[in-house]
Amino acid sequence: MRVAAHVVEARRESLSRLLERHRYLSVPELARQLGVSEPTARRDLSVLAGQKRITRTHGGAMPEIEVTFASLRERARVARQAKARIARRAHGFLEAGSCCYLDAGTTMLALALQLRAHPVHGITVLTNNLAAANALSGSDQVDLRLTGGRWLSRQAFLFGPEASRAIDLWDIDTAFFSAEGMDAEGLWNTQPEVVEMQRKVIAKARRVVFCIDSGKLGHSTPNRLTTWDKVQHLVSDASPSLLASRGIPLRRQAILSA
Amino acid sequence: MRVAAHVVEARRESLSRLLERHRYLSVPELARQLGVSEPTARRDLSVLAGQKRITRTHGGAMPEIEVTFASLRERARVARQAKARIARRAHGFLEAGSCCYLDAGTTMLALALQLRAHPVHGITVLTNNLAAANALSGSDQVDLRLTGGRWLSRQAFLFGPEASRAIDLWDIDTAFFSAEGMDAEGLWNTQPEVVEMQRKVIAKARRVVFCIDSGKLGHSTPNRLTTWDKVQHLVSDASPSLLASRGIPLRRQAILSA
DNA sequence: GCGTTTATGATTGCTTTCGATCATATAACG
DNA sequence: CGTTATATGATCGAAAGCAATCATAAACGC
Repeated sequence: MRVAAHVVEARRESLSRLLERHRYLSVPELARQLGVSEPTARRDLSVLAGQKRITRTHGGAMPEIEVTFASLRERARVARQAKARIARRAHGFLEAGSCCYLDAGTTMLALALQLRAHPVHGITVLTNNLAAANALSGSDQVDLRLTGGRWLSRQAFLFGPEASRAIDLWDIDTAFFSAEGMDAEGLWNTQPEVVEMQRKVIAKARRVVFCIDSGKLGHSTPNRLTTWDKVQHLVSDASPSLLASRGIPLRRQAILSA
Repeated sequence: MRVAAHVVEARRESLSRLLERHRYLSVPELARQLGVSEPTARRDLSVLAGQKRITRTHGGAMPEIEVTFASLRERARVARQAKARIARRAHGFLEAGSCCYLDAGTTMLALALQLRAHPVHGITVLTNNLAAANALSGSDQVDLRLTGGRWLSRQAFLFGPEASRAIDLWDIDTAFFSAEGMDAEGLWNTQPEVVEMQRKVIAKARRVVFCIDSGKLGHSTPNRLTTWDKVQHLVSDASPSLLASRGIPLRRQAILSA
């Protein structure tokens, strides 16, 4: 019999969360936990797999990306595919032997996962992003460095005098950033702590690459972290013409479409 | 036909690494990548699964659950239950409102998991152990701080001037340590970097708690990290009488049996 | 070197999983 | 309130995965 739409959606949500918690569940187990028949569980899985929110396997399923960080889980869901595409394009900026900075946020996590899947020899990655660090911690091709500091679990990043000092100490060739919003005036974030840190890195880095999905276009928040003149490259799923029409003052060559 | 033993071992190693990279692979895919038939791939999987190095699923396999850090995976296997028991007992030393230091190693990971399962209100945890940090990163009861520094993936800990400075900066009420060996003379570790860091913390901490399973009793390695007079408490699955018979010069009250 | 051991690939029968189809009951909609 | 749309569970044939067996050829032990 038919069931209310919100019930179905809620069940799929909890299915998704179940998978993130257990990393893998079989179809019978899943059906049992959700209180539905196996065919229904299969259908749910098929829908979620179609949305690329999970990965199907024979006899079960697993989460699409590994987000063990609760505060990132929500954010990792929005614009998932755009972020993955952006990460694939941004990967080209990762040069062998260089030192890169990875910002906080799920887009940067996507980039870290991309780097894990396609290692770049002799690269150094400095980050305050624990999830990204986690992803890269197993790679012996990557020289991984953490900024240290206090873990702000809400914002999911490391912050404090330790973190700042790490920025002072290390050379940064290419700095990768995300942001919560972008408009004609520049790039924006909500949290002042995040912005403070980002500004410091931008001042230090030889090259600044912003990775932002189109959903953030035209969105501004309390703190501007930089104006566009400091930005060498923008990787986005928004087309150059769309960006131009919204007043983003970047040369066409500086924009990489994902 | 038969194949040299080292070839088999190498293939299983690379199978294990393949799974870590891809997080999941089907049997046919695995067989293709390894250049063997499906039955052989299945046999390899069965062996690795028997060693708890991977997790089998229907039609494929994935890396062993819970330990996402490759270098810890091996070590997490030995004395698993002893470590869990030790962690449960050591949990009693975690005081509300105090600042604790968690050392590198799988025993400390076990303690972190214990803390995650049974949160202690208003506790601050400082660590150079990324796996432990990972475990605690979601808890809003724990004020988590990382030392920062370079990630030594082999030893699975953060090291460098950043890390040392973090020790200088923060007060430490209780420091929890593991070690590779203990005997009548004191506690031992192989890596000089690890020892350097541990000594620094011991000098700073108000209270020092060592958590060591009995398998490490009587084992000494190149670097002594401390003598017993600096140690306030030892948590171990070895009985006090056994420890005494091996010449461990600790008062009975300082030993907590797990 | 020679005999033994054993890792491998092919084959076979069995089990599990999957996708499609279908009747049904209930939510959604006018 | 009546009609339509659709989510569900059951069933069934097809496909895939698996464990076991077996012949073989190469590595290992003496």
